[in-house]
Amino acid sequence: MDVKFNNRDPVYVQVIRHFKEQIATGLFEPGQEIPSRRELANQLKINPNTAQRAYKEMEEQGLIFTEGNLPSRITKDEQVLKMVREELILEAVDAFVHSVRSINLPLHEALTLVQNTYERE
Amino acid sequence: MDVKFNNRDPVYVQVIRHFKEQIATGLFEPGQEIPSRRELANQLKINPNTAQRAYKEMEEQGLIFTEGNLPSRITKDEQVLKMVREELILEAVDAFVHSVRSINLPLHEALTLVQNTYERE
DNA sequence: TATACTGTATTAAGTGATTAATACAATAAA
DNA sequence: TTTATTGTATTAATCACTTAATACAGTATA
Repeated sequence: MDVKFNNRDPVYVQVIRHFKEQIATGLFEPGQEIPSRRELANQLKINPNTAQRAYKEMEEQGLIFTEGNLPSRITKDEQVLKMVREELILEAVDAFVHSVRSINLPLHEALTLVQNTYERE
Repeated sequence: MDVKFNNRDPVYVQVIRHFKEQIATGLFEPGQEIPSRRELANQLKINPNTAQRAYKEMEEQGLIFTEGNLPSRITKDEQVLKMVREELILEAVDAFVHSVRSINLPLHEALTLVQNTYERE
């Protein structure tokens, strides 16, 4: 568990983003335990309340669930896990296409640039 | 002059972004007059100080210049104008490639999705 | 000349989001 | 039965951004 933070977005948003990327990549098993709020806060050097904020939102979104005072877990609903990946993809593509349009960058140039950038390193 | 604001980013940042997109698209002549702070504020329904904040940063970045108390103008340095476009392109491509990598999306899938999304509408 | 524009600067207040401090109840384990 | 760890809730403090209220000097225009 390691996240590099930027200063633009709220920390709790970046934490959620990180979990979603892990889910989208299939690094979490359905039902898998995740670190406690305090443990995550320690690992990432953030405030426990910030971790709680992130987990609370993830729970509201159905990404994780909590039974009693047991450690929270990744949802067992594989449909939800699948949707996370598709949402991230959709967001990335939409944002890129929007940018490309806003500056009148021809499609083939955009595609070429993506390809070249992707391939180097 | 028409900007649709989101609630995530500071207004003055979005104003700068808008001007950069105009420049990148070639909608501004080098040396062209731009609206006064007060006029822009009226058009966009924002506070004059917010407009001033945006212009001040653009001036610091060399995008616009001001002589005496005359209306500010787009820089005459065409090299700078060219760089604006390239920076926006670079940012967009980098962000997209980064997203694609973070979720292990195969390159050809990414390219196909961009193409399809671009073509519809 | 007077009026209405420019740009610029200072200071203060307000607002919402974010983070922080702290406490409490429940459960598991030593 | 303690002790430590869990999740949760409440309240306070902090911070960036925005807005606001003015003021001043220079310039164009009526």
